[in-house]
Amino acid sequence: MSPRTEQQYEEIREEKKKLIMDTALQLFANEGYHNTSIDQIARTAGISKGLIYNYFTSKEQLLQSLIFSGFDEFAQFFDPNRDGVIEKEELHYLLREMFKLLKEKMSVWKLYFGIMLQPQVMKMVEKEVYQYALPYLKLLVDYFKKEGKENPYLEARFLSAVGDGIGMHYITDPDNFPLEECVEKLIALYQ
Amino acid sequence: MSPRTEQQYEEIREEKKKLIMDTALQLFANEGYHNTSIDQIARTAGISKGLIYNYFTSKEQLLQSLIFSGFDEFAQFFDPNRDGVIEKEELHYLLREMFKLLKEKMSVWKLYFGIMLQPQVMKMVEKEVYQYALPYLKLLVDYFKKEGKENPYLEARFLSAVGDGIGMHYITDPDNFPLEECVEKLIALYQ
Amino acid sequence: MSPRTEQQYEEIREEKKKLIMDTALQLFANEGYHNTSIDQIARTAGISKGLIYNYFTSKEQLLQSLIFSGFDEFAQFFDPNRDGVIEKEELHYLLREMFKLLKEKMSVWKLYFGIMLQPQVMKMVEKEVYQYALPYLKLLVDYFKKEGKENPYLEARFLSAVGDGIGMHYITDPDNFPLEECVEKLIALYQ
Amino acid sequence: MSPRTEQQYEEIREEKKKLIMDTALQLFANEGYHNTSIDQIARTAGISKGLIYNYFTSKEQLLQSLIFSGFDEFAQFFDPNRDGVIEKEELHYLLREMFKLLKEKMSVWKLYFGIMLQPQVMKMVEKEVYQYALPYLKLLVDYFKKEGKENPYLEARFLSAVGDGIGMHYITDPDNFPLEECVEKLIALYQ
DNA sequence: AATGAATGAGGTTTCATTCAT
DNA sequence: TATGAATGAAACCTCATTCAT
Repeated sequence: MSPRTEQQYEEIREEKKKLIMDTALQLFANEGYHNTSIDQIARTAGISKGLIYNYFTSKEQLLQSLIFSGFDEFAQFFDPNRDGVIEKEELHYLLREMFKLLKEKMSVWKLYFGIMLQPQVMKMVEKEVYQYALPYLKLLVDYFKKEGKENPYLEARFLSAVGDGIGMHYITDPDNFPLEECVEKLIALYQ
Repeated sequence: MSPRTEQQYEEIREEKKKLIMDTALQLFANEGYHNTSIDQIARTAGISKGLIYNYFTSKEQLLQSLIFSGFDEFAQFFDPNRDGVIEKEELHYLLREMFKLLKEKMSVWKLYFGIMLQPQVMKMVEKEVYQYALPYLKLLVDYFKKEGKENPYLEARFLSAVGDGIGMHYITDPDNFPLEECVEKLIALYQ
Repeated sequence: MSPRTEQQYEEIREEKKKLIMDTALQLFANEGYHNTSIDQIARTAGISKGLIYNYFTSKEQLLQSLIFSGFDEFAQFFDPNRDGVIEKEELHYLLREMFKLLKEKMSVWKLYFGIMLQPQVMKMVEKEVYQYALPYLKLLVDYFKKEGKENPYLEARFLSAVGDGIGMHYITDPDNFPLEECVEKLIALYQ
Repeated sequence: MSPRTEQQYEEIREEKKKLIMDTALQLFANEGYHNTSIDQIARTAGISKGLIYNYFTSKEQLLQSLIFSGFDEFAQFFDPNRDGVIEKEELHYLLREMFKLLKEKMSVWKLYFGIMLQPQVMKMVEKEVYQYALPYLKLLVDYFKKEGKENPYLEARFLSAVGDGIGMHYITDPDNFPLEECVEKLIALYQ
């Protein structure tokens, strides 16, 4: 009966929010956004449907939160805004680490790829995606410029595309796709 | 005795089926499968909802038909079963032609990519997808074997992944993505 | 190209009508009225949906026709209006013949029983059913009156009910229900 | 933490479920299963369509629930598994009580008879029906065996059929059918 | 903060019936 | 007479969201 402190409440809130997001991420990634009902999320998380609406205003906003949270987590690992330039070794390191992260957090990436190709979902987050992606693209452009490439923008977009292709194939067929070897092949292109 | 000849009926059927499929393809590709209702397809095509069910047993089967029809169309262009082996020049030609086709038939590919990453939709067509994809993979494996590569399977999967990555990025951002240059860069890797 | 005579047309009409009714009877009896579609009847009969509407104005009217036709067929066997009175031997004979007919034309009776218990279908044919049933009831009432029974109406309704009960159980479980013995037991009650 | 106690929820659920089942029973019995829409049930019960699906997974399952619930209610009155044997007086008592129940709960029986004769509905519940019916049949068989009848099984099936016949005729024409007298006539056969 | 009963809009699907040919 | 493509009303069902408690 003792009233909880403001901080205790805050902790509960954070915990519950995380629980909901984790559950939703797994389900969205594995079953698909449209094939996952709020009810299913609630049941899987062991909470009530209503509670989800205490933390998220809608299913759509829950999805957005997941996407942005995924981006944030990613950004924490690879902050493209540190000093602005990277060396060749750093690029290799970044690529390897990225794909390591991909492997560890496959759900996020499943969701990410699934979402990116879903037209109407894409529209929802389009603007923010570009906001997030731009600094990384710029980082690459700068790198290739520094490397003396003729068309750094082209190089950057090519690398991004290739990276996503490898990621996508791994996500689609994680059991057979030779991820590590492909990554090394990719890195080898940028010696 | 029959008021229209068998052939007349056949023509009507072919025409209507095509109309429905074309309409559905555009809508599925641009709005997403789940965000396109049968009613919307019917209205767009200028027909009744019921008629769609004269031609397809369900929305799902309509989607399947679209996917397989897309595959078939693709397969008509690039039959991997011709003689079984391709030369370097043929590979280059194939890659260029494929991406030309990608550009022309963007809707199909939007659908294809969207589908591949949608877990529950993928399940629907998984088996067939592999049936279709296998000969192409084999073609590439054989090519790289002939080229004396150490790990032809790896090479084949790498190329597929890279190709899909480029395709995906083009589809996602057709206005800005430098498709032709990327394709040439890709081809340059296989000189 | 030779024009058919009026009579030939009439023959065709009769033939087709019979075909439709026979098909519908089988399907209605075995699958249920509501579970049988006009399309299914047409396909089973090897004709077109439209043709059915040349002979019957609606599915409901087709059902009515079947019911009345069943009654008529039945009435041809057992005309209750002959001389108005029957002897004990005639009653026994009638009962045995009725159940023989039941066995032979199970479909009609399946339909009949199914229909009688379907409220809204019953409403459709209620009036006619009574018209048909009344003479038979009267025949029985007269018989029991002649036999000196205290309450002939009660006797008549009892016998009808018992007869229908046996019929119903036979129809529901034709493989196990001991029809002949039950009929003999029934007849034994009216020695 | 929960705003209503578990018990409160349970009460609400029981009440609503009963409301839905009562409403559906009346409508199914009087209008027929196929002629009663979920919407009609909802409107009659003064609730939303959706709510019905909180309690029953489908219209079919609602029907099943009704049938089994009817059986259960019936079984509570006449448990055939008590001691296994009944005396003549008990048989008379049972028959009288059964038909009293029939009169009181005509809806259930209307449904029951309607269902038994509807081919595809029967299939749904066939197995369970036999499970329910078997003990009663056995009770009768045992009774007639004890009474020294030559063919107890025949006697049991005959009595069941006759009973159903009387029930059916009463249900079909409750205003005119002389139920009590018929029941007494029936009982008189088993002195 | 938390529950889950309740809603209702909207989706897919069925099918009796029409009608141009 | 005969066809079957086409319609559209109405059915079943789902599910995001609300809200009293």
